[in-house]
Amino acid sequence: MLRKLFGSYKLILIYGVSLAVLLFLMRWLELRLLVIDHATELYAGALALIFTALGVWLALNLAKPKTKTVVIEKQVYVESTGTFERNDQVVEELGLSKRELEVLELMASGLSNSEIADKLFVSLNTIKTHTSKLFEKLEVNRRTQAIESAKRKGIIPL
Amino acid sequence: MLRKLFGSYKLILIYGVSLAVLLFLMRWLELRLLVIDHATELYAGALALIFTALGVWLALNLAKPKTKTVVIEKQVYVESTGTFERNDQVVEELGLSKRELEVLELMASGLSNSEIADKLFVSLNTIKTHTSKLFEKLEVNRRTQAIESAKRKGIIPL
DNA sequence: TGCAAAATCACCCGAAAGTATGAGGCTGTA
DNA sequence: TACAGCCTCATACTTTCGGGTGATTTTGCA
Repeated sequence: MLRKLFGSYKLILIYGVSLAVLLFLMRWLELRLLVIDHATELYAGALALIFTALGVWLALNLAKPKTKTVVIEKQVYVESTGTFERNDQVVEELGLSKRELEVLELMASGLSNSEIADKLFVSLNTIKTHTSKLFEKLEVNRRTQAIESAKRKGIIPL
Repeated sequence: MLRKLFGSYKLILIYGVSLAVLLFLMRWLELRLLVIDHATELYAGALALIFTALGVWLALNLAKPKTKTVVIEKQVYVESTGTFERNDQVVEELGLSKRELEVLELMASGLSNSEIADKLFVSLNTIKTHTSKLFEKLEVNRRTQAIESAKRKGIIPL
């Protein structure tokens, strides 16, 4: 029980030492106060306070800090589902726009930025902007990573 | 501060009552033990124990339970069906070397050339050479295409 | 042992990709 | 209508890629 509360012998040792020190202090107080009449109450009060504090400190600092609840939800891939269906849930959460999705798909098919630009009839700069935002939202910094991530998340087919 | 520690007035009340009871007990003990010579140590020891226990109890029951950091690592992927087995036939035909395959895999995982170089303990130039040859053999000219192609051909897992 | 393939590394150069910042136009909604 | 989000485009700059060429060292195998 004691063992369980304190967790280790080291802590018990600390407790013991603390106790010794306090008892010593107590004895000193005792000597001090013995000369004073009706000082017993004060003495006891001081003791009570000190040891209450000690108890609080012990419990707060030495008791096991009830660690708990580490929720790790990890998903794996899904493959071979025949037909692909986008995980709109994820798309929603990431805040990917329609245009960004288009760019992502073309990117995944191996096209360069300028090829994508041509295909979508917009400027290269526009595509660069899209890709940048895409990388931000997917928290990556290269197109290869973006593709990887997007496939794993079910945003684009494997 | 006190408020925060105890959480409510009710608990403070409980504390007060407990204290009163204990003081009463203390006084009783005092009367008991006063007649005994050198009983002060016992008295003080009892006090110490009682109040340490009180402190522990207080801290354990009244203080706000130490909520521990909850790490939620949420990532939603899906199960991968079956294990991947490389199509060695194709690898053979394309004449991909062992090293090239390694590079290809790392490339597919989204690493940059310099990252691959670090991981394989070779120079960036070496990786560039590998990737160049890889692109030749796969008949592509961008890493994204190489990855695409390799996956389609069963050289690397989807 | 000797040769071919593989692996290593270097240098140059141009192209592509990525970063940062700003800005104007369009659209749906509070 | 005003605001927010999206789409568009630009300029400027840095970094990474990819292509081309050449060279040395390892290594597997005949």
